[in-house]
Amino acid sequence: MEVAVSQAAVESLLAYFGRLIPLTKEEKELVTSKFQPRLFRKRQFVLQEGNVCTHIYFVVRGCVRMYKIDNKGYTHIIQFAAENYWINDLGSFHNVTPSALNIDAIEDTVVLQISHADLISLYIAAPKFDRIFRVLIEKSFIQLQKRLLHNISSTAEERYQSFVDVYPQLNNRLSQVQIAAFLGITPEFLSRLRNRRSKAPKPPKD
Amino acid sequence: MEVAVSQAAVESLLAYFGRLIPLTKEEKELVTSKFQPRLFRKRQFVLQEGNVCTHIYFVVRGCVRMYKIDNKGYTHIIQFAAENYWINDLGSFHNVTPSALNIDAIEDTVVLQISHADLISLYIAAPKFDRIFRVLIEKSFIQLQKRLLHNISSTAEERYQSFVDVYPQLNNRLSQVQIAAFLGITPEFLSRLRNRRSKAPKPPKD
DNA sequence: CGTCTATTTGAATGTACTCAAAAGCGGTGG
DNA sequence: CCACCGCTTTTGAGTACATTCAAATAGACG
Repeated sequence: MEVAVSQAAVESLLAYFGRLIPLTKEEKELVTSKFQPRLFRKRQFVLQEGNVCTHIYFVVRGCVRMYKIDNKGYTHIIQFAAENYWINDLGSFHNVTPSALNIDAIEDTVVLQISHADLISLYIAAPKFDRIFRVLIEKSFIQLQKRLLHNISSTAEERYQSFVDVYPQLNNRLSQVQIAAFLGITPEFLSRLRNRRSKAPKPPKD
Repeated sequence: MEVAVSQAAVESLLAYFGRLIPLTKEEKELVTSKFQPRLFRKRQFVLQEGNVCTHIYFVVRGCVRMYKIDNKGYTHIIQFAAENYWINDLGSFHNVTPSALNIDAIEDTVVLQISHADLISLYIAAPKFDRIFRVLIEKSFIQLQKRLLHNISSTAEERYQSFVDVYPQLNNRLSQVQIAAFLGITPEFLSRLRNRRSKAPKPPKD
């Protein structure tokens, strides 16, 4: 039932776009023709350090992460992308340069992918997508700015609380190691934070 | 000599755009008519918390900062903008909602500003600017992502070193308090970092 | 020269990390 | 059904990084 799966995947992307700006029948067909469904198995690379990021990916089902491995071998997660999120290394994609980042699947993941060339041709065929993608990146920018602000102004505990508030689903779905690598703290310390929260909401001084 | 000053201001913006994509004479005139020069004196607000960010600003001369004041009264600087940088609260500007951020001048500053309505009309009159501003925001996004990554993966010392490398001019121009508020550390600690660097490049163990 | 602000320095404290060991938790095979 | 393996999480003790608060010093400006 490959066809059925693909159909369902595209439907979710069409619905996603429709929530931003209503699409005409022609535009929907354009989306269907330009985006290709693809399955990544758990632990499979979507993008590997040193390669050019050739596609933009829309996650239909599952979850991926984008991360950097520093010179000490530690993993730092820049972004998770679960259902209805986009992922791609914009710098590598646009400048067609090798990426310093990795993207891989945390769960079996179905994406819709579009290549650089197909994206350009999509813009030309339907300029509306020019605006759609501008709005998307603006939203991403605003989100990222909020996260940075939070990062320079809050303790690890506040950052974790904020993560739980903003992504309650992910908190259950991801291992502690992943979340710690996203927050920029050690897994051990995250464990302590969690236990602190559950055990002593506000201990009076006896 | 108001006219001369304005003329010089616009020239620097035209040169800036020209470095991205060559402009026709008509497009240059469009820029000249849509962007207005404006002087902000040192300490003057460009945007104040609670107000809508109504313009995008291009800094011709001087330096401004965008920051948030947290609930404990501490200042956290999201971005500096000196010559040939843009500043604006994108979220507030696009959604026409009150901003949680402040922008003010660190030095006497000359900007070129464009209103939301004029920006839209610029896009309509010359679609090329659609692409120009998309590229600009993409670059900003990439920069911001790098900074976030650096923030979650580096010590204060490494972050300061990176700041000095990326913005060598600003390091001399800004007070220690401002730089500390940008890096997310205390001014006292930045003082110690600086002295450490200059005094003991690598002290051997006796 | 005096005032105001910015920077430096010191001592004590708190936040988060490191390293190591123990405990929990599926799976898988005997 | 139990025993063992590999992986994640928890816990402990010691340490390093960064903050707080206070006081001293240094610059900037009228």
